[in-house]
Amino acid sequence: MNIGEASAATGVSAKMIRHYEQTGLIRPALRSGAGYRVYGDGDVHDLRFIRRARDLGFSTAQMGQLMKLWRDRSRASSDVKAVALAHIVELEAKMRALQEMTRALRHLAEHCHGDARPHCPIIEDLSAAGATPADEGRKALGKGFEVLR
Amino acid sequence: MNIGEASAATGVSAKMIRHYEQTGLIRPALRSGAGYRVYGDGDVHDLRFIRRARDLGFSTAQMGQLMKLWRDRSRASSDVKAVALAHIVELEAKMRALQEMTRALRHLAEHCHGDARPHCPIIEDLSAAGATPADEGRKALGKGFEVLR
DNA sequence: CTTGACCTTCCCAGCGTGGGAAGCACCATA
DNA sequence: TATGGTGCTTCCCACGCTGGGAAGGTCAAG
Repeated sequence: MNIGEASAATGVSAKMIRHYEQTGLIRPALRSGAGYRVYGDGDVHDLRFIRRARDLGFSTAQMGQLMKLWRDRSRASSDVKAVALAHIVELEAKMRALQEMTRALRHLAEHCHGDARPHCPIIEDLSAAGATPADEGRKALGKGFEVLR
Repeated sequence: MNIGEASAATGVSAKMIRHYEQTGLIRPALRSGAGYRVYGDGDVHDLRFIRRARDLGFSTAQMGQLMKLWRDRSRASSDVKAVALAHIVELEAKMRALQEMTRALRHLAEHCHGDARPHCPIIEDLSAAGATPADEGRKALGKGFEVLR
């Protein structure tokens, strides 16, 4: 199987497959005589695993952990659960941050007439903000949020 | 006012202030004889505006729009509201995506014993994923999510 | 054999933010 | 006044994830 076929079969772009290989998340693929990467069923399985984990918002680092646990047949399910729970905690923190932002924004929008006149509480709130607002949300959305692209 | 003082007064790091200047979000600061950036009340106001908008999760592009509207005293409040509402829609899409991820993950975690044995539905789900799962979440979390760092 | 689709590697971009180096400017205290 | 510490300047690099694109080799079908 070519990288293109593997990509089509797993939903992971060829670009990303090469990237994952280069960063060590997956083993280097076998090569054909011409240097083409060759994938087998096992590799496709790995890529689907990655794809699914990515869909669940895991970071590459977390995917690495999960892959390792996956391959380790003597793993303790508590180890896997720990990774998952840690991730849930992260996701929840991000959601809370987003919720707070939405809440604030919706509140402002509700009080904005949205007509042709210039008066607008949204702009006013932004420009009249206190000295150093706590930055509640954004900091909770720490590293690993990019993953969700 | 120095860049350091402006930073302390607004909660925007000196690094980011230079960055915003370089990328055109704010006007180039005046310079002292020695080449130091010099900030006045107006600049501080601008930076606080940015800071606040950033806290609300606006992207730099959106902040640019808002700054423009802010400066335009003849703006229509509907324009501002449009930007805000568009952003709310984005935030909500992202929240939904995160919620879906959390839901799925929590479901899996609930069924994992979390003991010393290797059997674990989380790992099994990841490895048994269908051919090309719809990638519901992640794609909704499109561009502009990084902003939320 | 030509053509088009596919593969290879390599570099560059973006988002927002921070780290750090090298070198100059400034201020307070000894 | 000399000196040190702090703060400023510019410039480059990194993260995480993803895509774009160039230059060149390969393969299968017409």
